[in-house]
Order: sequence, then C-alpha cells, then structure tokens
Amino acid sequence: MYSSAEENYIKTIFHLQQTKSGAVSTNAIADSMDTKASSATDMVQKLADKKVLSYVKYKGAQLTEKGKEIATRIVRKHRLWEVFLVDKLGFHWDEVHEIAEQLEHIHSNELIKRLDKFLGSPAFDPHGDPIPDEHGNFIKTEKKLLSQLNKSQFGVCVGVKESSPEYLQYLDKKKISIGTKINVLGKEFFDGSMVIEVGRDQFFVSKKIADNLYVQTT
Amino acid sequence: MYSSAEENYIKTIFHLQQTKSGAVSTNAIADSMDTKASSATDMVQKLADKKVLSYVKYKGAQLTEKGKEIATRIVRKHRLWEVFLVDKLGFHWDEVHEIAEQLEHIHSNELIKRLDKFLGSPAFDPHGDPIPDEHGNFIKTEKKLLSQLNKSQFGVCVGVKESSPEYLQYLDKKKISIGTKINVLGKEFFDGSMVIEVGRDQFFVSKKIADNLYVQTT
DNA sequence: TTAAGATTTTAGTCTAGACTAAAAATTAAT
DNA sequence: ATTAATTTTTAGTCTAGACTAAAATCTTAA
Repeated sequence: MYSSAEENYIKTIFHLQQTKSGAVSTNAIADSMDTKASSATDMVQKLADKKVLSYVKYKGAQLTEKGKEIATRIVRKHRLWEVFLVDKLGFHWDEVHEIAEQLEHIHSNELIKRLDKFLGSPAFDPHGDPIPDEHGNFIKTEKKLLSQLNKSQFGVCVGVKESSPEYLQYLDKKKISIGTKINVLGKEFFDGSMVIEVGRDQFFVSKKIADNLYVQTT
Repeated sequence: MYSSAEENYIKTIFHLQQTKSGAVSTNAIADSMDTKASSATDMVQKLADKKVLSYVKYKGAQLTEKGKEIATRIVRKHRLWEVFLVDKLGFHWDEVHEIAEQLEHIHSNELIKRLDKFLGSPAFDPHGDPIPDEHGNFIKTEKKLLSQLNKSQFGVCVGVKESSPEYLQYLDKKKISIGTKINVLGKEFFDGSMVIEVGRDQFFVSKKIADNLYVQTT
C-alpha cells in the first residue's frame, strides 16, 4: 500500500517517461509537482528502496515494471472517476481534474472493478485520454494538431493551442468541444485547408483553424 | 480545510457526544479511535485553538456549533457515499464502511451536491441511519430492540444483539436483514410475543426473537 | 481527609514529507 | 583542459501526528 504522496510521485514519473525517453531527473519531477528538487531526491531514493523504480545518483529515475503497474492502476482510477463525474454527475470536463486527483487515491480494488462495470467499461476519459483496462493495457493514442491529419483519418478534440475568444466562439458555433470526433474528409495541399465532418455536419476549415486544434488519434 | 486526521477526530467526538451527554474525555476518544490518550490530548488542544471545540484540561472536549457543522458535513458525505456504493455499485451493506471512511474525506462541495441529487436526495443510508441534508438537519432516530416497540409502531432492522448461527438463519428464513422494515401488528403483554409484518408476510415472533433484534425508529 | 488508584497531561522521540543552504557532481564554455 | 555555470545531492530543520514514560490532577475508599 502506498501513501498519496508516493502515488503522486509514481504517477508524475510515469507521465514524464511518456514524453521524454530515458531516465527522468529529480528536477523535472520537482518542477512538474511544484516541490523542490531535494524533496524529489528523498522520495526517489525511498521508492528505489521499494523497487518501484531504479535510480542512479545524478542520472535520474526510471520506473520498474512494478512501478509502471502501480502508475497504470492510478491512471485507470483517475480516468474512471473522471468519466463518473462527467457522465453520471454532469460535471463539465474541465471541472473534474482536481476532484479526480483526490479520488484516485482511494484504496479498494473491488470499488474500481464495480465502478468500471457501472460506467460500461469506457475506453476513454472525458478528455479523450485512454483508460487502461484491469490488466494495464490501453489504446495508444497520440496528440496531434488537426492540421497534421490526412484525408480519411480522424481524431477526438482534446484541446486548443490558441484560445482567443474569437476562436473559441468559432468552435462553439461549429459544435466542436472536448471529446468531439472529427473526420477529415478531404485536404487541400495548396493551402492546407480541409473539409471535415463533425457529427452530421460537413464543412470547410482553413489551415489557421486546423493549426490551433489538438486532436487525439488512435 | 481540515486534514483527514482532524476530520476523524471531529467525527468521533460528534458520535461520542450523541451517546453520552456532557464533555467527552480524551481517553474515550482514544479508545474509540484506536490511538493513545496522549495523541488525543494533542489533537483536542489543536482543535480547541481552531475553535472547533471547547476543551477544559482534565474535563474533556465538547464540539462548538462550528465543530458540529463540520461533523455533520462529514457524516452526510459518509452516508451519501454508502448509498452510492450500495444502490449504484451493488455492494452489500456490510462491505461499504471502510470505503466510505476514505471517500468522506474528499473535499468538494459541488461533488456532494451533485452526488446527493444523483442519488435522489436519500434520507437514510443503507444501515438505516439518517443522512443530514445540506443545512445539517436530519431525522432523529433511535435504536431500540424490536421488543420495545408497541402495536402499530414500526422500525427498520439495523442489527442483532446475539448473532448465533441459529438466530441468523432464522432471520434469513424470514427475509429479515439490515434495512428491512418491520411493522408491529400486535403485541401480547403476557409473554411479550408479537405479530409482525415483513414485506407482505405476517407472522408470530417470540419475545426471545424480538429481544435480539435492533431496529431504528423515527 | 488523606493516601491509593485511575485518568489525563506533559515532555521528549519518532516518522513521513517538505524545506533551505551548502556541498558535490555534471555539463558547458572558453 | 580547466574553470564557470548548472544540476543534483546531502545535511540539517520544520510540522503534523503518533508514541512512551513520567508527572500532574482527579476520584475514591478507608
């Protein structure tokens, strides 16, 4: 059984490993957790003793298989709770992170098993991120700009790059929000403009529009 | 914002105040929390500084209005989560306490508001205990033995006094379990036997039976 | 009413986590 | 290849909460 503090470190290291390959530095950990490097060093040494990660002084930490399993279980819990908060309690997708951050530390395997079933074993959370199954497997996705997709590919909207009121209003008008599925029906190579499908609507978007929308792809 | 440790003390003191009147001793607190009296003293002094309770050395502690409000909110959260676990996730009533013990410390007013609504604003938890509303008001109930009820009164089964296999089997046969509503249709003063109604069934119970069943009354 | 026994508090430790400041190791720049 | 700059670790503190042992207070019984 791990404390909330330990779990938060494990989770953070897991996420840092996803983006940059190789060992993650105690400074990177501290930065992303809003603590000091010395605290990160202490904890990393403790987690190394527990075989959750391997650690070489001055070189950084890397989760072991055991560590990855723990991290995956936490991510699974976090994302299932987010689905619960949005689907069942009617929260908006951008209000749930903090609460899920607390709920992810509740210890009970039975609870997660039943929650998962209650929610219909969802594969994605409200932000479009994949939910690991009970064995830790999940669908690999990649975050891209809409403009990077090609004809007949699709993605799920997961965020915006620029968030000017004008742009957000445009998206609103076109009924595009987090979780919205977008099919690319055509792409013009001359100017990078696209024809996309959102729900039942099909329409034209300029490169400027497509350059500022992040989508998750399978 | 109070820590889980503080909340647990507040909750414990609240429950101890319900049963015995007057100030509660640090020893009583320690006993019911499975810690040592010295720890209780420390915490009680801290909570007194925070005006959560009044404390007189060697005399004991008493929650202030502020303290009672905090306690009531925790009890509300605990019981709402128990309803969720039983009604929505299909847990059995006797499996939920530990999990609710963790969930009650999640901090989010909005979450509780929405959870309450999602559950249909229940007035009782799966053990028959009343759930305080958002203003802290709740239906006063009293735990009695079934044998203490009179004709045309009713109660909700909340536990047994003696739990021999024979007795539990009897209850099982008669479809009496925690949460079962029992109407007293008649009572014989000579031997204390009763005629009761459980669901659609009506039958006879001896005083010995009625003496070993706890019911919650409104 | 006073001494014995029980209860409660105090004083001093301990552990988990976080912090600061200083030391050590690594990396970069001349 | 050294020195300077940066990163990382170590050493020493701090706080919350728990604990033990000893001191203080309260209660009770003769």
